[in-house]
Amino acid sequence: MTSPKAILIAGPTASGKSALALRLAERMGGGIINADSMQVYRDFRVLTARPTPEEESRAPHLLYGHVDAAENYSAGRWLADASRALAEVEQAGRLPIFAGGTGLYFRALIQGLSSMPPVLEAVRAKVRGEAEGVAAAELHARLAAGDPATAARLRPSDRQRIVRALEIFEATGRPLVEWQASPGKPLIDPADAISIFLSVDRVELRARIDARFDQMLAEGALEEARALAARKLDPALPAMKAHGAPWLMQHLAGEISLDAAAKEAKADTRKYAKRQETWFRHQLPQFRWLAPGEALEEVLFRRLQFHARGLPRP
RNA sequence: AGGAGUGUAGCUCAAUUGGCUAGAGCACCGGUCUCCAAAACCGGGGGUUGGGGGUUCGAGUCCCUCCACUCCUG
Repeated sequence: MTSPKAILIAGPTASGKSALALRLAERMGGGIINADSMQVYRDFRVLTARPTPEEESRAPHLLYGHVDAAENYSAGRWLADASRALAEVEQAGRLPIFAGGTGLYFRALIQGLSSMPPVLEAVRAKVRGEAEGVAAAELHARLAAGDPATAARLRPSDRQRIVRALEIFEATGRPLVEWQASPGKPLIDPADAISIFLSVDRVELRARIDARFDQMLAEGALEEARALAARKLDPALPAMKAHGAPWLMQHLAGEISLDAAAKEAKADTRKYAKRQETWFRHQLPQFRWLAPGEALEEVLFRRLQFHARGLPRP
């Protein structure tokens, strides 16, 4: 590549993405842009392992905690936000460093999302209301009646995607697969970026996840859950599904012990880490799998320095 | 030591009066993925039913014996 225009740091949860991004940003004059679907929520800092105010002060951090938990954030909204954040970092003359664990966001970043009209809240509410209490297979049959092409690509058990397809069909009169056929506009060309996936041994990663959740509890994760529970938001909102949140709220309601909640939270996080690996391995093979550590930092730093001086790669 | 009870997958448990290839949840492993993605969904490997012997066409199930663990009594 020519001079890299951005660094993309992905990896499973608890692999050290944020720390690496921060050190690179400090040394290179970078601006960090969040690519994590949960760290966008204001209500959780500890529970989503968002950088601390002290860490945020050491380099520009964008798209962290800028969304209220009551909102239905999405990959589409993130991409729009990321577009503005990228321009902001570039205008400041800084190197954009995207860091996060959400595979879909990274894919949107480097492949774009098909253009699709936003579904009006009224339509969304109507479709959801009609779907309530109805079996997924029945919803799939309803979809097949009007939009057989999309229905054929969805499992009858995949309620979430079926409802999404129903929404789009209801709102636009066109099948979801037709909209998806239009090419997306990438924000970043992967050829102009250094894309790495921090790879940590399973056993080691599990230990890190466990230790980190205990640390979160020590730093006030329970208080964050208490505050969110007090807002009595719709449990179906994305933010309400942050790892640990449902279990901690159950504990606060007196339904389970704190130990049990912690155990479940860790289990959820562990399963998620596995799904992240599967996603990047198959969906985004352009990411290079590398072990975190000082060696990696030095390699990246030196490579970037040479580019910055316009010298050939060593 | 005597009495009673329990041994089934890594864990917790199922399995009709003895009757199809001993099942399920969790765990573990793998996969799908275009606007809820920390989501939603799909698949897989795993057992000498504590060991051995016996009865029976057929035993996780009944009988004998040994082993392990638990409880009670001394």
